[in-house]
Amino acid sequence: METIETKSWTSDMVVVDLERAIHEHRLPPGTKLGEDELSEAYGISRTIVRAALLALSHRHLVELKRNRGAYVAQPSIREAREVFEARALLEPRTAHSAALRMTDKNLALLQANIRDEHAALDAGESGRALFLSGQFHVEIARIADQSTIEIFISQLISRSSLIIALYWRRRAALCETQAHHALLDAFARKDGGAAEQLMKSHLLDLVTSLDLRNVSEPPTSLRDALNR
Amino acid sequence: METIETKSWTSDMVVVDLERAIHEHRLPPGTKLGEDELSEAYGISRTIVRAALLALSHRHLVELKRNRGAYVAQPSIREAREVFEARALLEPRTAHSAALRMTDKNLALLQANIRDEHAALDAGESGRALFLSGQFHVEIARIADQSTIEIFISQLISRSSLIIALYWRRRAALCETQAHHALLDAFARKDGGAAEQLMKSHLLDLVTSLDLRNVSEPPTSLRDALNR
DNA sequence: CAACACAATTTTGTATACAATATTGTTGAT
DNA sequence: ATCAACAATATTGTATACAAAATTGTGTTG
Repeated sequence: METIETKSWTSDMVVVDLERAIHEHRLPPGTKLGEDELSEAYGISRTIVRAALLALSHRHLVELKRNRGAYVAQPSIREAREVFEARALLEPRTAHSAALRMTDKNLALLQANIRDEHAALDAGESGRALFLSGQFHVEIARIADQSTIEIFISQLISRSSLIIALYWRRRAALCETQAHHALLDAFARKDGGAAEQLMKSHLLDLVTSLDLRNVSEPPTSLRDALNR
Repeated sequence: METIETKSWTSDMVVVDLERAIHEHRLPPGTKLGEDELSEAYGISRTIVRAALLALSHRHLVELKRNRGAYVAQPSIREAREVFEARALLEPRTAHSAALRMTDKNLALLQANIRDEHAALDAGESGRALFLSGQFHVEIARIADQSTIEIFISQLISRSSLIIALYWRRRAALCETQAHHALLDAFARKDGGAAEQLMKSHLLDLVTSLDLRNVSEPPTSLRDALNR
């Protein structure tokens, strides 16, 4: 990390910055986020860092261990299943609403997103591609004009990124954009039912591309998994 | 508020305490939560109070205005609609799952909840009754064994309490327990479909008992609604 | 007396100092 | 050499001091 002195970072800005770094797998699950380290990196006091870490813990992206520090969260298999069950409840119907409200401008936004994701993949920036892939889902909630649900979905998407980091099986990344293309078509036709159905199976596809068998919980973080 | 010196309050404890006070309408929407005031009331430093207020703001129960302080949130009509739309997506299917997993022990828990709510109503403790009524919904999510969804629902329930404080129309409080009784029956029969349907109409009932007409946004908080 | 400017006060925002706790390192006895 | 006890170090938890901002109060001027 590098110190950027040009502007002073607010707590919210740090949250966004860290959330994106986590989402793009630049900060893998289990990474320790020391307060001094961060405060020096951003050129701010620990007070602000602390507020940011607290916010991230409320979004389940960071785990705070009392007197032990903050770590990038490592969702359990259990939690992974729950996250996708929640997405299954929220996203299909939200996609339905979005389809009915779709405008040319919003359609163009989604198209641009897919284009950028392709570009990122071609440039080898897989982290950025993953982030954009998630943004596609958030954008749909925004188009559905449901900010409360949008916030929930945004949280679930970020957590999904951690889940992917831990449990991804397939290497085929294009299945993603394929599904997004199909959704785009349904949106273009303002076909709510189709969008809902496509989103449902897209999410199902995602889960099945994960390795969520109960065996072999990855003890990524050293002693933590052994001692207690 | 009174200072309690017997034990030192942690941030989490303060969050729970304030959340419950808000949920029970002891702290109505718009109430200013001054940091000094709270730190003195709980006998802790502003640092802890600040962390608690930050947590509550992330749950949308408290609104933080920069350099102006913390206030118990006043959900807009727009936000109120969104909250119940989110509940409509989450709760019916969750009730379905809960019904299928229902055990005698859990059934007894729900029964006790309804009983306590009745008792609270008879004792004139309408705030406590409202809290218990919300807990009924949270308990269902817990029984469904979906902690992620449970957290979402718990948030939405708390916010619903604020919405009720602002927009409640009917005075009939027993419609509530009536619906809960019906749900209990479905749970006892492990009838998922019925539970899902009952929850759906229960939520619809709740919304229609609110006054969410766009006219007359209540300018409860003085100058705030006028100046900016 | 109304309106404005400016001072005083209050309240929040941030940094830092210190305390508490956990971790690591060292010494010494067996 | 192994282990335990204890010291040293590092990191987080909390309180407080100070800075910044907003609010309130006061007085001057027209």
